[in-house]
Amino acid sequence: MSDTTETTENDEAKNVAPSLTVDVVIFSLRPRDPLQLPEEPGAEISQELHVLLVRRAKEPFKGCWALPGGRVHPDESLEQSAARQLAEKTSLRAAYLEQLYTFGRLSRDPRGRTVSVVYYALVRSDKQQIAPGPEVAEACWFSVDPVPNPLAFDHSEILNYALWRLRNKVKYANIAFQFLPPTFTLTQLRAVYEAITGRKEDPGNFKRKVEATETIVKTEARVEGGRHRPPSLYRAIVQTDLLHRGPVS
Amino acid sequence: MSDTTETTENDEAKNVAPSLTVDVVIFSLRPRDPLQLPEEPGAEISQELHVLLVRRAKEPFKGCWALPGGRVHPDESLEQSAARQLAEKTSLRAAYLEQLYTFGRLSRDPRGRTVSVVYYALVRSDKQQIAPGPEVAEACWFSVDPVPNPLAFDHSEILNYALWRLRNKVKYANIAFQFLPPTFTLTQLRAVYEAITGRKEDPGNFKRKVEATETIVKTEARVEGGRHRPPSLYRAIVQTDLLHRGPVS
DNA sequence: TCAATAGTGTCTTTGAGACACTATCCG
DNA sequence: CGGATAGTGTCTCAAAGACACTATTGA
Repeated sequence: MSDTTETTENDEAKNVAPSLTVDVVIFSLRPRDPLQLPEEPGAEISQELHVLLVRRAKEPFKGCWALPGGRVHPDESLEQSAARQLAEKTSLRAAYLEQLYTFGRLSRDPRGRTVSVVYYALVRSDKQQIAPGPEVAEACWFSVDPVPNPLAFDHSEILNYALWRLRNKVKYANIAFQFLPPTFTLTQLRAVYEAITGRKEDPGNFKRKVEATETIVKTEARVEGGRHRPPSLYRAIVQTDLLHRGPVS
Repeated sequence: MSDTTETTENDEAKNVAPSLTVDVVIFSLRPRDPLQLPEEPGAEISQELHVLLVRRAKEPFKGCWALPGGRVHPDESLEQSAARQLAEKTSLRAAYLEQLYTFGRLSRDPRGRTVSVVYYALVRSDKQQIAPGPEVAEACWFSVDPVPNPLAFDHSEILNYALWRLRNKVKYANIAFQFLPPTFTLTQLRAVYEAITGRKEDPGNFKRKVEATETIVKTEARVEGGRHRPPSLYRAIVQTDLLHRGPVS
């Protein structure tokens, strides 16, 4: 923001404003595709981190997979624009939405100068289906291991940065539960950590660590029906469905 | 970036692109102003964190202090734009420049929709003077304790977020030396930490901690002339004068 | 010698991880 | 009972802080 005052008027001509777009990196946990990898012997992780990509219907990069995104409308905030992109491309609601970074390299779009504010979203895929809007030829979930390649524009760089951010943030912030239903067991929460970080956690240590953060609370309910001791259900203390406002930690 | 394809053509009319600007939060360490606070007894901190503000010459917020900033030129990246703002408003070079956040609230500029990509810069003020460009009525360093208030637009919110980010980052990243000359003593480096975090550090523990990061190296030189044991001079291992490119940790 | 700051040694505390152990369900 | 998962106890190790101690200069 701020001053237009220091813009001397004689460069008005070249001052065509860059296009402003919003792209969204949409993450979800989904069952591992058994066709992809022939079930490694030691790996017991059944959920894998996935990202939603759309296939471009026009040039440039026609036919390439890309992050969903589009122009910012004049009557919506950046975050609202990201939420709209999410809603248009899928029928999913974001449990968590955070601004990632703004990409503005000169040559990132061959059509002309474009600056993109990128958000990343965590969604519960549950049993909901992707409902691609009318403009989208195709939308599909891709496992991030390995990262799909190549992508249109600089979207590979963006996706890698989003992955780095998510994997770091899940270690110190309380966001893993955003992939889960409102109530969940500690084993489910631990499985989310393990799927994102790719590292096994000790169940006992994990329980103590996450309880020490005081961000979840045990409910009275338990899961019945297993052939073992029934686990307690927990609930996150912070609200799980509101969009974050402004800069976040 | 990405698609303009999903923009159905009938909303072209309302799709006037938002103005895109870059603002810069310029931090420096400067001697405490003895007139401001009458030298608290216990406080031995002689350096204080300061931020550079410019006084607005036009409406809106005419006469108010604001962060330096302006329109992004079509032929410069966002980071180049931030560096140019810095150069135009001051004669200082940034030792460190990092993207902070992009602010896009609908009502943040009364003149119309404006989205601002905000960077923060660390500069060595040394003996260099601020050389305000021709367009700037006035530029001045303000101590951030307390934060100057009120500022134009949403710049108070931006400044507070930048402060939060800097104070966090200095704890885990190797950036404190960016406020110092190319070679510096550990006592100088510790003084930077203390000025930013507001907390005293034990000299011995601080030495071990920073040496464990292996980001600085002892030089042969020492500081002569004091009436005490001469301290070693250190040098940061990473380059101190290059602008960061792309997303950073 | 003293005053002052540089730099080291070492004890305590704290938190993370390894891992053995007990608890409670189903069949 | 056995198999499976839930949950607890406790040991070890490493990093961070408190703080006493030694080292080296100028005056």
